[in-house]
Amino acid sequence: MTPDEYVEAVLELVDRIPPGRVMSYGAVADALTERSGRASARLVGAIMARHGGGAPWHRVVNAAGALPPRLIAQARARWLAEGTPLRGTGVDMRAAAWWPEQGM
DNA sequence: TACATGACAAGGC
DNA sequence: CGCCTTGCCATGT
Repeated sequence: MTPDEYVEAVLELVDRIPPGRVMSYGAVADALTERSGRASARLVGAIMARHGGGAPWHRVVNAAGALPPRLIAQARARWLAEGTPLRGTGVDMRAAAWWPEQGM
């Protein structure tokens, strides 16, 4: 799998996350590992940083349900607009976490 | 080759 | 909640 295809696989998966739900970086990495063999949360983060612009990036959060300070304002607005379950400053992972098998 | 850097994660305190 | 240490893996010096 070439790097470009890998990037595409990440973005494709992110695109399938339903509104109001989220996946953690680690979950994206795990789901992709079953398909492409290699992944890591850091790698997914790096890809989102470079190529996340055209995808629903606010549906990918860290394990705590949060995002870095630079993105939190935009993300909160979109979470509210989609009715994403929130808790404190971030997403309620217990209620909002999504996995490809279940939500389709 | 070696080291530093990230939209990260898990475990200890 | 927080902070710190390890482990992780592609990218860039």
